[in-house]
Amino acid sequence: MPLIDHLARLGRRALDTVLQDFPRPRHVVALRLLHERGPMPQHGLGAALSLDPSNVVGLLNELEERGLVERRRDPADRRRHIVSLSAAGTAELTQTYSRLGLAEDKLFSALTAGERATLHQLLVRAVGAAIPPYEACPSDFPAC
Amino acid sequence: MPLIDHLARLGRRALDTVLQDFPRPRHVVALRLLHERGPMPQHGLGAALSLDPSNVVGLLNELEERGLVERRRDPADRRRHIVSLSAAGTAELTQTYSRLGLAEDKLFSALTAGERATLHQLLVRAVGAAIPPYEACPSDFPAC
DNA sequence: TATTGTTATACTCTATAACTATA
DNA sequence: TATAGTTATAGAGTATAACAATA
Repeated sequence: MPLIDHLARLGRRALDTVLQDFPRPRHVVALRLLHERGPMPQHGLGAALSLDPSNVVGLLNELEERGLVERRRDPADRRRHIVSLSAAGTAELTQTYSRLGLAEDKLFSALTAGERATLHQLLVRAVGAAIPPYEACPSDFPAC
Repeated sequence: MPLIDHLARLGRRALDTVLQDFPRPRHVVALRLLHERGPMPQHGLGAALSLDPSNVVGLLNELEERGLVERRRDPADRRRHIVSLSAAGTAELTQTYSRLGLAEDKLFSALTAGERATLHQLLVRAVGAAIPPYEACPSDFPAC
């Protein structure tokens, strides 16, 4: 666990050399999650990111300003905002990932392509299971 | 890379439920590095942790107050502080790791024991290679 | 009364710049 | 002049508490 913390720090520092002011790493993390899991309410996003609801607001503001995500009131529960990735958000995500390639190559220079694939797969499964299950998905957003 | 960032965040939150005010995750990361690499000057530690030298000062102060690390002037270059793990530091590290066990089990609940071992090994190699090589080790600290 | 999202605020973590001492 | 460590300070990131709207 300290190992992951350490590697994440090294990775973020490497990202700073590739990414400018936007997107920040947390933006990419959020976009990636929305891309993998589909639309979800804000509190679901916060739980999945282990991010305080008050911080989710600012994070989504920054993404929504740029048209990368959309917030819509859930008609079934008008307290909720359903957050979904826009087409521009998907494009931004893929473009960012392509830029990330260089930094990732340096960070994982010790691993073969096959080992990186194994690592990636293990991480996907770990994250997927560590994220709290999300229920109570509104009927018109089956992708949740 | 966003995946690692995400997992690291989940891990830190999980750690907060296990660790009290001390040690913080970065303390554990630093102790682990010193344990694996042996004594090194502060700037080497900062480079390996991708941490600014000014932050290294405070981090080491907190560790030194508790007797977990020692700072000694390098006789070969009196500007340098050689940082080494104390016996208490090693004990603290192992004790902390044992406490981490519970949180780690939850975080990696989706992985088998063998998969966790594979993941750990891949992470160790990735971190080891991503850390800048450290040269100019003083002769009386061969463990560098 | 409980929950979702929001705002305001404080606290932690990290980065930048200037300083001291050694080289 | 350059480097190692330190200090002071500012900025980014995150958490806590109180509030409005809805259930």
